[in-house]
Amino acid sequence: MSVEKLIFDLSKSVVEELYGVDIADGQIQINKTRKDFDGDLTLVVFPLLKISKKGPEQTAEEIGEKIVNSNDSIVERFNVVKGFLNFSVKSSIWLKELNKWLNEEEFGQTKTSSGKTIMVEYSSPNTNKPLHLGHLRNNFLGYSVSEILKANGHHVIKTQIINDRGIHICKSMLAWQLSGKEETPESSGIKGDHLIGKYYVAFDKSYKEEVAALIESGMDKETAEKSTKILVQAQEMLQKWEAGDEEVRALWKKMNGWVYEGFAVTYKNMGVDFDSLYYESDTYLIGKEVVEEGLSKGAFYKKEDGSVWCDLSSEKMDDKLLLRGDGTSVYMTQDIGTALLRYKDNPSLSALIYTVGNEQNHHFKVLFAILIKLGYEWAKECYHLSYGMVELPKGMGRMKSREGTVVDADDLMSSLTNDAKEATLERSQIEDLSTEEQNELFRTIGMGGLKYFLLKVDPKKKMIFNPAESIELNGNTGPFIQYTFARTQSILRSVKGFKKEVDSEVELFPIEQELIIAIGDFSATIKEAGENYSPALIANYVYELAKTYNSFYQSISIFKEEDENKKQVRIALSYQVGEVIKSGMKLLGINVPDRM
RNA sequence: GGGCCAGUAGCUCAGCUGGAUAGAGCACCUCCCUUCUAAGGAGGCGGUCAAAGGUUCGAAUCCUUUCUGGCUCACCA
Repeated sequence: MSVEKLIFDLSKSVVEELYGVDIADGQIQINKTRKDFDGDLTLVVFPLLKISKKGPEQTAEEIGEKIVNSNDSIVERFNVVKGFLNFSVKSSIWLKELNKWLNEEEFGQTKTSSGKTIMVEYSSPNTNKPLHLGHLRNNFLGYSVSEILKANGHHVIKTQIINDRGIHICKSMLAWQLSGKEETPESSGIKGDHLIGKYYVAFDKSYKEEVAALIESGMDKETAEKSTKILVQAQEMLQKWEAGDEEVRALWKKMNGWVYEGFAVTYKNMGVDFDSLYYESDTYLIGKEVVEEGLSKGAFYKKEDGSVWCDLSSEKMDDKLLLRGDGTSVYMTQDIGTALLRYKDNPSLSALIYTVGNEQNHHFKVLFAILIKLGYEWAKECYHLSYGMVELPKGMGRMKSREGTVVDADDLMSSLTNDAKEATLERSQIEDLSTEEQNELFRTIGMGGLKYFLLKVDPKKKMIFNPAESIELNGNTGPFIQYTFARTQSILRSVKGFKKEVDSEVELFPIEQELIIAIGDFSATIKEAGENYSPALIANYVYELAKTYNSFYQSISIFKEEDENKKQVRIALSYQVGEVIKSGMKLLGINVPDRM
């Protein structure tokens, strides 16, 4: 039982005894005591005034008095400030908790299985361009949420939908053909996904030139945008693809292959992975079938031109197109197919989480509504993990792949690793590490900084990333936390014969007690992060813990302490803080170095 | 125009289902390495929580209105 629960139960029974009434759990409100006041936990007495029929101070005094008198082995002393009753819990209680934690495997995590299998989709790139900054937030978020759900006892399947077909890839294919250069990753030395991206940009350039020329010759803008030769050619290519034209399919396979090779390298550097993959080229046909089926069941309707629609007026939304007049599918069609296939592959799925930017909020609302309409009850367990865009600072404009104004994922990762290298060589003494170990360290720090930066902000909110300022090393950053971990390990290296057992009767400094309390919050934080799909909660928690540890570290000497029992407590605290930082950071997908 | 989301220090962000004097980091200014990692610590400066009403013992938090910004409402993906 946690200390908080202990105090909760104690308060409740004392209040009931004191005023002779049964009270609901909701009326007992236990908070952590604010730092400016003496105490560890606080009972808010305002809700109890109706029962006590006395003023706040007097009520608090009465309760405090009775608790301390009858339970002085738990609560040492109390004080009252207005309607707040602050308890100071005996240090021995906290130290006993610490002893429990020291010997707990996977401290803070849920060890018993929930029996639930949750599928988490993230990344889901188009295959016509390399990954960029926005994908980084998406991937780190999806990966981290997966880890957090596992820590809450769920079984997780990480997946993605690869948008491998459509007009976008045809544009790259066409531009590549038209260039006549037969460039390959090998011949050009360009990473596969970047090579395809290059031709996507090339397409857009030609397209814009052609549009401009048409407008110049007197055509209006709208017509010009639809009638360029190059766009028509791309559309023809798409039709050939759908018809299964061998030549187009072969080119498509070849160029997608290059992209996958490139992605594999990027994912490896990012430290993310997937348990299963879905390809749009496989699922869009299933979607079409389902729509036809829905049409025959009367869930959808057909317009005169042959297009198929879903009536969503009952959901107060506009009708949604599902098949074009010519029978071809739209984005929504494919998503319906993908969802169905996933549940078919995993009938025991308890939830399906889509990690997709908030620009698609409406899309997912519609998708889930349509699935319900088709009679799939499981759609109620589908959840759109919607996150805010990553924006560049004012004046730098928006990121647009077509215009080449994106922050490329590969470039960013390598430049941050390089920054980490410079910073590390400047301050650390790591000459005795091998070159390999050093490079690994630079990577750990650079990636740690990047991941922490992108994950510490509430996923729902948009965030601003300034690539020019790069990643900070001081303050609320990944490297700060990594550094704190390295400190704890440095302590442990100097200790021989560390025992995971401390004397529970030693006296504690306030900062030590604060540290124990902070460690104890880990479990609740994991739970909350799981319920809210929010790595940010973990990030903020680990940061607070690291700060508290650093304050402790700086103000109290460990090895100069003559009292062996006190020294053991401080070493144990260092150990346990290290453990929590390590596993907390792991939930964020961030590694921590023993030295830096 | 309809819908959704956001607005907290110069900048980037925390503030849980309403609770004490609104917190961090960066930047700026002081101090602290004859102690275990100074990528650190201690302190200072900095706020009309977008605005106005309302709900109540109590509001950054809940409700209403207004202002500002973003996204979205495609036979695009």
